[in-house]
Amino acid sequence: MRRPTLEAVATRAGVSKSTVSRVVNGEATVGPDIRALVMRAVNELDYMPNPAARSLVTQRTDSIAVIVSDPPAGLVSDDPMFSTVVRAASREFEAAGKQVALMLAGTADSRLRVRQFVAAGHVDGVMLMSMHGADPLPAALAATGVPIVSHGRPAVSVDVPWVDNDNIGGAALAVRHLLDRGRRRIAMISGPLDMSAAQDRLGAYRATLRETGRRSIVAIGDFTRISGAEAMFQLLDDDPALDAVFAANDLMAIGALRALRRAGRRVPDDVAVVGYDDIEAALYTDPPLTTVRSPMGDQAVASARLLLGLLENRPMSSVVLPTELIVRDSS
Amino acid sequence: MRRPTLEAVATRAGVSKSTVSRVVNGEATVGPDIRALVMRAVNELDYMPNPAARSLVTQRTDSIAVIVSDPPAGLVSDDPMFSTVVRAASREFEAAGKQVALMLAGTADSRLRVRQFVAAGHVDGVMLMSMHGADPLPAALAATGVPIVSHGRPAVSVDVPWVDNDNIGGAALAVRHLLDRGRRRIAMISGPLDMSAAQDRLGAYRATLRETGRRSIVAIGDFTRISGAEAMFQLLDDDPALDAVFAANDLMAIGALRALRRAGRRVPDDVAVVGYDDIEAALYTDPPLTTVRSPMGDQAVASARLLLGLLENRPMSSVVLPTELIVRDSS
DNA sequence: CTGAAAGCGCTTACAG
DNA sequence: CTGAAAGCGCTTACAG
Repeated sequence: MRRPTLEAVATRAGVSKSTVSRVVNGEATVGPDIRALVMRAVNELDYMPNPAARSLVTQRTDSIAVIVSDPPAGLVSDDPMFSTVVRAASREFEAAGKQVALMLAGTADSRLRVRQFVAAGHVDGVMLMSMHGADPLPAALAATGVPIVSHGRPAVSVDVPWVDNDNIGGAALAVRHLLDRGRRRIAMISGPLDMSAAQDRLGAYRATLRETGRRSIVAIGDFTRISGAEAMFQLLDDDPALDAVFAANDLMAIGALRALRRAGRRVPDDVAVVGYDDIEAALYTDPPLTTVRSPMGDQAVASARLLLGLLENRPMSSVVLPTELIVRDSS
Repeated sequence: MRRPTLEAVATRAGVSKSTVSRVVNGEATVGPDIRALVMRAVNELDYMPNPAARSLVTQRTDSIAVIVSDPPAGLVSDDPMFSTVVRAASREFEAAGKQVALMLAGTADSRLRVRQFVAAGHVDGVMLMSMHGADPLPAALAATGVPIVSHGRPAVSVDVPWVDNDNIGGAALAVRHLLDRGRRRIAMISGPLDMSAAQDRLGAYRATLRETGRRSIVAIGDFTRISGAEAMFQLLDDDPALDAVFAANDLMAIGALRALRRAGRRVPDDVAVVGYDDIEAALYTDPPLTTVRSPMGDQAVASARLLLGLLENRPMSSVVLPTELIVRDSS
């Protein structure tokens, strides 16, 4: 019932454990006839190396942690971005023979657990997702000495390389598009200001309006649909004459569309709406949503490659990926 | 630079390794003064047990695999269900001290990798998600002897306990609701027929219509938005006079809403629409979507508990959770 | 090219 | 209640 060991294979093949180990690990220094003998024994016994025993001596685990800073309410993991990123990164890591352990770290408790897990040497590297400014995790993890990358630039300066899309350029694209369409009173629904993506998108919105001498009108959401709807109601209160709104992500834009419908405003006739991310749902809103396409999958792949490079001691630096405006009927 | 070992702690505390091990593992048989001594050394050195070494002797890994049968196109992981389930299950497992390794197994290659991973003893148990009928993975994994549960009843009979919602009851609720509203020609957009949820929902639709002497009108999708839109166009072709459609999930219902809009049909005036799942997006469609609420989070929690029970050798059996109709403006 | 031996860092009977 | 010793299943210098 117990699984076969190296020793069993060695006995069966009539060779030493060393030789079996070499064959199993693909070392070239084994004679072809002996190798064949060993392979046969391996197949007959359906042998697979015990990963714990291997890790114990190699000091590697061949697995990496993807850590998602997800509050208990599930703000992050309800975002379609979450699946896209986890999926793309998993593929990349698995192609490199690394197993992915997904960990959620939204509470103080789970942060502690995650830190312990990493510090105990469970994984060879860490990919961080959606880190808020106040989050102590990046620093705590960096202190363990394990290689780390962040998917998205961390809000506070901490010495981990990151990959992000061009939030500033993307937001500027959105606002200029609305100006080009002749919109005069362009409001923004911002994301939470302790996240760098939200900061950058808001900053670019403000800068672009300032260039043309226009005033900013801002409400803050938390990247969820419901917060987008609430922010939209507030903006309509603040400035009933607004004729456009730029939401810092598509989920909030979807919430805004609903709020505008409830308030009896037509989109785009009365109010133009632009989102950010280009999630699939943006194609299915009524009307379909104009949005900034952020290359989420590419960003995840780049993050994964960054970490894989770090694991091989290659010199690696942060990456910014370009964005693109997708014009649909909402603007 | 190397992390401290049991031995280092023992030396520092002036006791044996056995004693340190006992303290670290919370055994009660250690004198209070000695325990204090050890604890101090542990803290001073920031000691954490090496998990590989521990696993090697205990034959446990304290981690479990969540395996998602996700085709390369990402059908499953783009579904909001995916995040909800992964998140809820992760919480449950982590509360029990189990680490979660998320694995995607959509291709033959990745299925092989997953099987090897499990067979090699990387994990103590497996939770399967969204298994299609032809998928050889459940049987292959069952053969490894590792405890398995399936989130969702497997389409082919394989001896693993599962947790599912009451697909038959839920679908019947939806169809009866449409009948009660006076709808006469009720079409259905089914999910892929190699999945049990799709089979059951379609079966219940047919049975309920048959009871009242009505004909079925069915098109098949794959649970994605786009397939829902395509199926809706086909249904309109097949029966231009249809006055209601029941989609086997909300994503396809959202696609159907879009197709109906394109075809110039008003919802619910011309065609009533009902979905299944009650994902958050169902609240944000125009009009908001009537749907069957399936307790996805509860189902994930129940699946996790089922597996945890199995790991403790408790006798466990499959579970069916009740559903509920949520009536909104689309019907 | 192959093997005997040491050692990775733990846990756990077995003594006392 | 505490310790010495064996052993979990591998890899890897070191010899030959």
